[in-house]
Amino acid sequence: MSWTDERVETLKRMWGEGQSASQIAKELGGVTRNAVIGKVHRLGLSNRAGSGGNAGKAAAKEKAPSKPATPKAPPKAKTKAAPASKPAKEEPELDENGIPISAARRAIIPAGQPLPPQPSANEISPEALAKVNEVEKTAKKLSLMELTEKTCKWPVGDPATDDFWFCGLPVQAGKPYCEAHVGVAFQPMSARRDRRR
DNA sequence: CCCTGATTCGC
DNA sequence: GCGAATCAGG
Repeated sequence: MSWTDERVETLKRMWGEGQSASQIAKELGGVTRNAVIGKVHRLGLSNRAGSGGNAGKAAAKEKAPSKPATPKAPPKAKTKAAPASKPAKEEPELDENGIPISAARRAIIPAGQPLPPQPSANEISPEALAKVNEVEKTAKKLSLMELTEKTCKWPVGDPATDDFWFCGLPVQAGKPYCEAHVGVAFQPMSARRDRRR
């Protein structure tokens, strides 16, 4: 497999969406996550936050025996001839006042005591909610006893009814929830600042 | 042990 | 340019 224009495009899109390298590799097929990461770096879009120029932790660490200098110069200057076609995002994109949110509402407002971090009174970013909605469709729907240390423990539905289950998707390193639920569980305080202005 | 991304270096 | 091996870490 080679990095065709289309594959690179998919790579960029998914990486931009915050997908992990392994997920992207799986999606593309024929490549390993290493290949994806390597490509990502070569494309010059290693850091997703892009703050200042350092690539975070690993970059700061230096353990190489003989590595005098590591000049970095990714001056990519690719002028695209595509003015209007940009947003290739055909996601449902749920509005904060949309209809499909009801499902998420149920999810974040369990009713027992083993509740997860109750988002309480604050509002969750529409993006995060949309993500949760999508996740619920692909959730493993595990029972309490099926949960392990690497299954998302986000409860969905009413514990008092049959329609209750735990997400069960792969947890994000360390956290008790999957990517999507971590998103609604741990909202950066800066992120939940006023919306709509 | 599962996973994550980062870096190195032979190809 | 590519990506396996390796590293560093959650």
